[in-house]
Amino acid sequence: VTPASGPSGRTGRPSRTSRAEILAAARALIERDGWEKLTIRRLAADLGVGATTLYHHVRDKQDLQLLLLDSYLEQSPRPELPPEPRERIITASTAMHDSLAAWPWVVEVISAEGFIAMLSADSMWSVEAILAAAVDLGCTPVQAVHVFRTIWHYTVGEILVRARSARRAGDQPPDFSAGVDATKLPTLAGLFDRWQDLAGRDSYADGLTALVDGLLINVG
Amino acid sequence: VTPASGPSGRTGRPSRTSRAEILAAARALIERDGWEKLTIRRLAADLGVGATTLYHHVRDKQDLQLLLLDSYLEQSPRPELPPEPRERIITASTAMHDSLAAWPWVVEVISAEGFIAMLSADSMWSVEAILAAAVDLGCTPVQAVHVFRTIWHYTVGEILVRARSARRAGDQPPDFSAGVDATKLPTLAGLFDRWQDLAGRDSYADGLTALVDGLLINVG
DNA sequence: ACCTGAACACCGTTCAAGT
DNA sequence: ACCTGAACACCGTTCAAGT
Repeated sequence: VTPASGPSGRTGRPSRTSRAEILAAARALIERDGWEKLTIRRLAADLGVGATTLYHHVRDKQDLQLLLLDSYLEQSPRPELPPEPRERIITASTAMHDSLAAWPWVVEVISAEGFIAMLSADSMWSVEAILAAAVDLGCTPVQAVHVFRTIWHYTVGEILVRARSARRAGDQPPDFSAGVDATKLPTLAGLFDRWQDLAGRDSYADGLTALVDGLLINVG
Repeated sequence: VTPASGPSGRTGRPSRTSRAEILAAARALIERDGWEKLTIRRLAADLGVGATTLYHHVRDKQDLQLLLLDSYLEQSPRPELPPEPRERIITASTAMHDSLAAWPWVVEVISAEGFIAMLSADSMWSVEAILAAAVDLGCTPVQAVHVFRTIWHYTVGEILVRARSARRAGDQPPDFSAGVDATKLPTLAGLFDRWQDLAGRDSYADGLTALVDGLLINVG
């Protein structure tokens, strides 16, 4: 994403920080103080360098965040893939989801379709697995991309909603009863005492299965 | 979301601003300078009041954003709903999607499952329509909520990805060829010259149809 | 090459005081 | 009731200068 300060550097002042050190310090900072406390200034302070020094190693804050996510994804567990293509899509998607969901702040980083293209090859195995399985099921390349993108959108959305729910847990539970007018919203009104409980459940797997089945109806 | 400075106010200094004025000014500011320029300080400057004055009318910045989204959603077009329940789900979901997609900055506001509960009744007609249609199709209440949540996650994800793609349009197109290793990622490598084009397409409707069909396979 | 402090141009929010 | 300025505690980023 940014040219690394490689070992080919020839002369001049020896560097006091490297990209690897920066990423390690960033991980430690997040671990210690939380994601929202990751700022260029704090990170530089942790490293014992001036804030502006970091701009020699990363392009900007977003670049830093992307590097961080990529290095995390690279070391995420990678499950054995089952032989059956449909199962392979489910397994790869779930692994992709679980890796991302484990880092709730991922939402601030997942930007653009281009986001995927910025990851390193080791982080993209799940993309490859889903595309390959779709092709095995008889999808054309165009259809396979559609399958992947639809799963990707669903996955990103689930993680966004999940992450925000978790973050504002300290808030009062949403007072549904206040806003819901039984005349205008009868079904919702009849449901709102159970909504709280249902909305908290992890339904990613169920939704994914339905989505994959729906996507494969007209294929193969 | 915050108690309004209602007409029941009795004595004291007459107010120079109201919530309605604040929201109107915020809309104008966004129109003029863009969403990212909406700050408490700028908004107050536009209104000709001190920045701190706004805290008498909204709880905080997030509250302001939520109020803004709600007032926008209230006035969004509301399509005629078809009689057939499956079509009704598609129509209501698409309307919900299109309303949200028209305001790309919606992503910063959609927080938590609780987000939905914070909207006013007029903004929630699509939620009601989807739930009611699912029940009409034979879903139990629990299943209907699952149908809605799954569609919601898909919709939110599509909008997140869409919004971020649009925002960073000035950036270089993601240079796929650099990162993609044909040995590790053969399917992806064989696709990357077409990926750019495919990723730009609007596939919300296709994905939604697949999702709804998948969700309804085991129902009714 | 690499690192630095100073500076620029901002933020959201609190609080004691004024009218 | 409503509004205020001052202050607190920060941000990301640029730039000219130093080693």
